[in-house]
Amino acid sequence: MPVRFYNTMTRELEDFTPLQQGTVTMYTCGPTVYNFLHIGNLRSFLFEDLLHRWLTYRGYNVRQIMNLTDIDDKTIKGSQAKKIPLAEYTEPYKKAFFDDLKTLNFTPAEKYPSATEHIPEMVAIIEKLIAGGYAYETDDGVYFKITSFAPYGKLAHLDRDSLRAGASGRVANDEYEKETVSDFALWKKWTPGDGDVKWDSPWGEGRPGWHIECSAMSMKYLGETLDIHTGGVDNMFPHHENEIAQSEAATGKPFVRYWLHAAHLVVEGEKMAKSKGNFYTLRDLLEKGYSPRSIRYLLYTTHYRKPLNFTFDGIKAADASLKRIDDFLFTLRNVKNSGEADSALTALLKTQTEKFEAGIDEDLNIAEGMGALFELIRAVNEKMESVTTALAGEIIAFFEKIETVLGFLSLGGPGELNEEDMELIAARTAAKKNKDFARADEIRKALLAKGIEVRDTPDGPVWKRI
RNA sequence: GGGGAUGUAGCCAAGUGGUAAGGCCGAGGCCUGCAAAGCCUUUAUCAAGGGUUCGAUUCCCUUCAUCCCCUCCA
Repeated sequence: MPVRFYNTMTRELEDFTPLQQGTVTMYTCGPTVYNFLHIGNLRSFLFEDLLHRWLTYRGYNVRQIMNLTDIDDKTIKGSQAKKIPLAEYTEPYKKAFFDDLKTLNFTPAEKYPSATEHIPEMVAIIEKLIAGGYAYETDDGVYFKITSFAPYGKLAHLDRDSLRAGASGRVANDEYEKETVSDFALWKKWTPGDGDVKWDSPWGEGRPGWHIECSAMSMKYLGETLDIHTGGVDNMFPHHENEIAQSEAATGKPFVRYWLHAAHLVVEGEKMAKSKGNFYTLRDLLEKGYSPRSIRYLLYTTHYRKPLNFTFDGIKAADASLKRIDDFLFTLRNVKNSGEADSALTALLKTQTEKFEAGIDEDLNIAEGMGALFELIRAVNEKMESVTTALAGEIIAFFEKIETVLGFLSLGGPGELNEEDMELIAARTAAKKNKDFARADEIRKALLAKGIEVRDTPDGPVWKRI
């Protein structure tokens, strides 16, 4: 079964094959570093993490580039408000971004290039566009002329003529001197409002437009045609549409082969917005005491093209689900049965593995994969007394394998118990044998206070750290 | 005004032209000295109204609700 993805460009599920056999080039629109990551960002980035991990699981060498947008209106505004240089302003947010990725156990991309470090590459593309008649210079900048690029609108399925300037109410119509309202800025000439933020260019001092950075950096690191380009649905238009226009106009080659976009999330059924007080960064959630793995589980296991309803009950449910998996693995590790393996369970492990893989192969349907996983857990729990150490080992190996995809399991062994605690457990076992249950419970309580939970099984007591 | 998406049990969430996975929570039961873990039982006619069909939750139309986009918001 091939891996299939829903390609935004064609609006269809397509079999995935990379341009170069065995290697996937993947560009993901990264954060604008003017704030900490919020759960909406995380949802998108986690979808990309799943994509990366799944392609790796399927044997591809994944070359992922994720950019950092460190030059735009928001970063400039932020740095000016604090009266510090742009780089000084964005630096802490860049660092926080990497910390957050680590906290949520992201697989690292190959590189995280910053826009400000690629100005010459952007200028080179703009020069090419002007030379090709795709762009023009005005008093305040250089613009891409969308009427020069016939396919404009093909990704977002927008009709050029029906674009309504300012329809979103977010941007003033007459802010710039453009021939057509839909033309977009490749280069913005310096104005006093930009302060110290400026670079030299053939058009005088100024700064790049937003979209050009992604074209420049993706081409520099991954080539002129990418296998996969991802982002949030909001990026479809104008950002990705503009990337296509400027990239394909500059190179004459297809820019991207598969476009994948993640849906947004809502919080408790409502749009997340600062004004509604339901706007959460990862840091906010950690401060509230939620664990990174629960957050990862919750955001990760809903299909990426479906709006996700983020709720606090949902995090608690995620936590409980993880505990079920943890306990399952814990029980397996304590299996002592060295007899013959139950062939039905061995067969089930195979079928559920296939079901798990088939689910995710189909446009990253991880919810289906998780369903297969829980079905396996239930079936094995049901017959746990007939599970042999060999089968337990196989199942644990399977979980270790899929952890490369999931990234939220807890696979570490229980660790060691110190002598004192081992003696306490032995003393409790002795007390139980003497029917001194009060003493036994007392010891268990004492161990629990140290974070050690003792469970009685037919094979004697087992313990785990909680 | 235009374009796109979603609406499945208390909550989260898969899926299918032939009466609906999985997880969480709740209730009852089994097991256990107790507990934990686990197992079993139990909860849905798939937003609403039409249409196509032998048969639709699954296809089509309309309505309603929510979300996204229409130049710099993941």
